[in-house]
Amino acid sequence: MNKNQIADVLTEIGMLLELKGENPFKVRAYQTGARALEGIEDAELARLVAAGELKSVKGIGEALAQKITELHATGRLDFLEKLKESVEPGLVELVQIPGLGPKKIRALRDKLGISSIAALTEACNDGRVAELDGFGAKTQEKILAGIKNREAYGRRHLWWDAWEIAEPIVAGLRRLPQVKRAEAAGSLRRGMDTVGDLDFIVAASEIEPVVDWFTKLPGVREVTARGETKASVRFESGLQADLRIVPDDQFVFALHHFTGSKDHNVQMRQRALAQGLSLSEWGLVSAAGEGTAKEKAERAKTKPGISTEPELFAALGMRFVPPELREGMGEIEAGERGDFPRLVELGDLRGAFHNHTTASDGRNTLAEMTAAAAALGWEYLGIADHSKSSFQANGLSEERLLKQVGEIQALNASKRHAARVFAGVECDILPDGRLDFAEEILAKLDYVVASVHNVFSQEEAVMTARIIRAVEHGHTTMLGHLTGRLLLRREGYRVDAAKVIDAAIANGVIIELNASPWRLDMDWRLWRKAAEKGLLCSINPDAHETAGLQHVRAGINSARKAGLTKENVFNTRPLAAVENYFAS
DNA sequence: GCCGTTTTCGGCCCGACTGTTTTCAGTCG
Repeated sequence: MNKNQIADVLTEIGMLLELKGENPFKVRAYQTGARALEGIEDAELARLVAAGELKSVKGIGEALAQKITELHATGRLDFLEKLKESVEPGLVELVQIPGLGPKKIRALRDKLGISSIAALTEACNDGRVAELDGFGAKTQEKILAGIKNREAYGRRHLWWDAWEIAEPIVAGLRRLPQVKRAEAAGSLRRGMDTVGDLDFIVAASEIEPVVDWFTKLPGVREVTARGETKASVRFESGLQADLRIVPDDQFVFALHHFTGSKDHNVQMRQRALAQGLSLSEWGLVSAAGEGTAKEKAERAKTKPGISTEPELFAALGMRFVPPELREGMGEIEAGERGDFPRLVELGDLRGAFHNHTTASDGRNTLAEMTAAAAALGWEYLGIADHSKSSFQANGLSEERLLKQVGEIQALNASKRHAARVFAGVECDILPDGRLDFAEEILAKLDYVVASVHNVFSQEEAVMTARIIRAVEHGHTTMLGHLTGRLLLRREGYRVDAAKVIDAAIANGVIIELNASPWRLDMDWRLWRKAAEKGLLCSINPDAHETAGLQHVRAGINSARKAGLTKENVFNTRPLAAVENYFAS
């Protein structure tokens, strides 16, 4: 196991001990142990383990050193297995309900014998929860609302999670000898921020072997359907996936149909009808004559010469509409005029800002993050660790921030990595709109990301004024996550986005498109108009570990859905241009 | 469970908010 995987295990142990009501300081020891581990590099960890010197790391003592050594060597830990057995699995689920922490969960467990969401729902409905000491009617209501939200949200999945499952499946399908073409369709292909289920469209010469392969994928919990041309499975994560197998000459129509969106398809069919044609998942045929679209398509054996999506759109007198734009929000008209700009692509990015290191709450060191950025072929990497008020995230004091600036300068001077590092900060916007650091500190940085991290419950007008004040601060380079939302988990704080966008443009401040798969904030629906007005975007991964840098891919999806071009996105600029921008 | 120019026990990280209370515990970031 590597250091981050081991740190995950220690964190899990901490959580389980907390649920058991263990000494809170013991719980914390596991959390600090995890943090300490993240602060060293993998090669160093291997050396310390081999030399038996783990205890020399502050925060790691006898007990943790032994556990880390076992995990490093074998990838498993007896202690954890036994601990898991001693905690009812249902309790772990309860932690995910907002408002429920270890103490309340233990009270529910000890006094009402509740150890599952089902039992908790029942107890809330009976009013038994409100009668407990320390609980009340409002708590009970909040718990019920939390459970409901969880159910509603539970039907969808983050784009990133769905993509990580779908990507190897598409690759695997393409490798099968019977498969001619394979694509993932649906909201995944459209790059939506959340995805309901997966749709795979396959053109294949034979059906059985493909369905067999699909239904036996690792992680499949159950096969929910298995027919002549279609199979459905549900994965362990709850994600459902449909496989549709069609003859090769129908592939493009099926792909287009199942990519959607529904609104896009309705408009496309209307457009076809206006030209005397009928478009369906089966083909594009003359609208005249008897029978269903499928029957007509079979009779006509599909319009010849259409085997790709660009050809399909061309047959309707349009330019190819990129999947991300197919939301029925004006792309049909735009495709008709043929005036699509070239949308920004992953390969256009030359670096990224807003990344964390072990100096605050990141899990990889400055050197590791820089090496990872260079490995991605990036020209530069912006470091923006938390500021002092974000105590929970180990925010940097003035001294620690300036020390980091020195380390960054030294790293750049050493030319150890191909990527140039910019010294920044993710500076808290205080409740009154002031920034967390004084001007003379901020002046020593290359750039400043200003973000809200506390007092989320302010009235919209107060929050809007607070953020605008930060935007008007002379040292603010860009605004972090505009609404603070966490997809499928939490609504953002209330803020008048239009006013903030206008203020950002007026003050020459960039707004970030936070590319963390949980955030994708500011939302793509707001970006289109904002960019037209002249707002500059930075696609920021908000990476807390080296792997997190890759999240820019999710940000690119949102940027493309918004119709953004390379010119709209700051971090497509070459190094020299970025240096100039920060210098001016 | 960790740590110690407090050395083998007694401390160990902040601040706001909420809902429960009548002075505070639990949760969250």
